[in-house]
Amino acid sequence: MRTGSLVAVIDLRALREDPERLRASQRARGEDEAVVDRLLELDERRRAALTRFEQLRSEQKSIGKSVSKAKGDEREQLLARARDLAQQVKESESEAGRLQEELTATLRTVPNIIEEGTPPGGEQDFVVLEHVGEPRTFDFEPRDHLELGEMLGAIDTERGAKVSGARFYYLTGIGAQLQLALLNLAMEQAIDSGFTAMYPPVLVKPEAMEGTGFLGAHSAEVYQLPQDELYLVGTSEVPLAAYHMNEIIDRLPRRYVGWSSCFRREAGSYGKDTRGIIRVHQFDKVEMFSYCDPADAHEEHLRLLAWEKEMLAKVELPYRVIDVAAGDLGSSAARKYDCEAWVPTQNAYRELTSTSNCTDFQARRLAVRFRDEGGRSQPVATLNGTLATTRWIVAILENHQQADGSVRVPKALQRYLGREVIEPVR
RNA sequence: GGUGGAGUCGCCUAGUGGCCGAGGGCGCACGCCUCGAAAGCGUGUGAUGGGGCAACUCAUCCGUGGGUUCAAAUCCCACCUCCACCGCCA
Repeated sequence: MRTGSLVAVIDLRALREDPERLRASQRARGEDEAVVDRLLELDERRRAALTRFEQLRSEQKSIGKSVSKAKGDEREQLLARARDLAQQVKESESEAGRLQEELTATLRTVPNIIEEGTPPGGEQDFVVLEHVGEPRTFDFEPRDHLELGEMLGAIDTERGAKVSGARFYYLTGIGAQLQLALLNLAMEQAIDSGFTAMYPPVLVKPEAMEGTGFLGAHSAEVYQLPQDELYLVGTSEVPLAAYHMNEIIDRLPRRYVGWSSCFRREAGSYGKDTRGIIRVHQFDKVEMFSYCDPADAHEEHLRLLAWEKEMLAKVELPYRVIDVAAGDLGSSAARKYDCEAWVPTQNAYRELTSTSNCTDFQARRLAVRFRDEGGRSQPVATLNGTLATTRWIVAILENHQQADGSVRVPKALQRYLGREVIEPVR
């Protein structure tokens, strides 16, 4: 039995010292508060069982040593005692193991403790931090992204559905080029900011999925390949976080920028955003991912947000930044900022980027550590900031459209597309 | 997909049931020596959890998970990964 590594999932020592912190976090998220008491009780019972096991095991070892030296009657007596002890060791071991499992299972249901200052409440309770740019006023009736995409020969959802089903699409011609341009622009910006470029696997093992917190409440969102015990990732956050799984990192921070396809089942979103490519099963994403000292995590989070804002400025979109409320965070995030761009035909702001501070939540599950000044290994903090190209294409087409259906290309993208305007093909 | 080989404390390696509480070498750290360095010599050298102000101490970890046994790095079973060859194939 592994008595050590099993329960590092949350900081139990901190929980024992200050259970109120978790209780307050659960309250702000609208989650179960009583789980705190169950955890404390289970932890205590587990510790007692573990102590008993360790004592018995210690005795068993010392008897075992005598057995090998003893002869005749003495040996027989020792063997009898050893047999008895072996039975007890087995029992106490399975008892400790059982409690360990129960504790781990309970811990898995508990989301990360929110950062101080996170607005309490649910999806509607976000706080707007700032507005950047003005939503444009049109002197003509703006077309939505799908109509534009079809006029420009950029998006083909009909054939996407023919070949793969609902919520699938083709990016065609200039649409595919626009996607590549966005990916390149984002990758280049991140690389220039010191990130290491990564092309990660998108099929991962259960422990990678589990460790990043995607097999909890939202496991229905995940495509599974049971024959091979693999999962398709919904974000490259998963392989980037698991990259340093079971490692002690020698220097921090580590910054990676990954480009990958992402896959989501979109279970439970029937009827939501069915038109166009706002909500789809497969899309490409650039993901910034940082491993850092937990003491620097808040600063790093603001840096990721700043990099996302820089990208938004480059494509010349009006947007707002929101501080996502506790109940809408997802299990691994302690705090999350979204940048939402104005989508004219929806008369609404829609998420284009999202950055989360996961503190040590993922690092504990994945055993990613660093050495603190005292030389002790501690879990790192992980943060991510993400940019999905489909949403960006929607916002760019709609915001930069002109009366004749053509679309102005933002300056930063012109060198990739080789033109200043995308003209309709029909 | 098939056959064979291998996985031991950063790296290499010893280890075929109790003397393994894992030995040796390299590397690394510290000390001695030196004007300084190299060489040489000596000491130390992982992870996780628990107990102690502390020196220290207890348990767990030899790819992973089971099993046999009073006792497993060592025996048995399954799996994973890597290497080699064969087959098939974008």
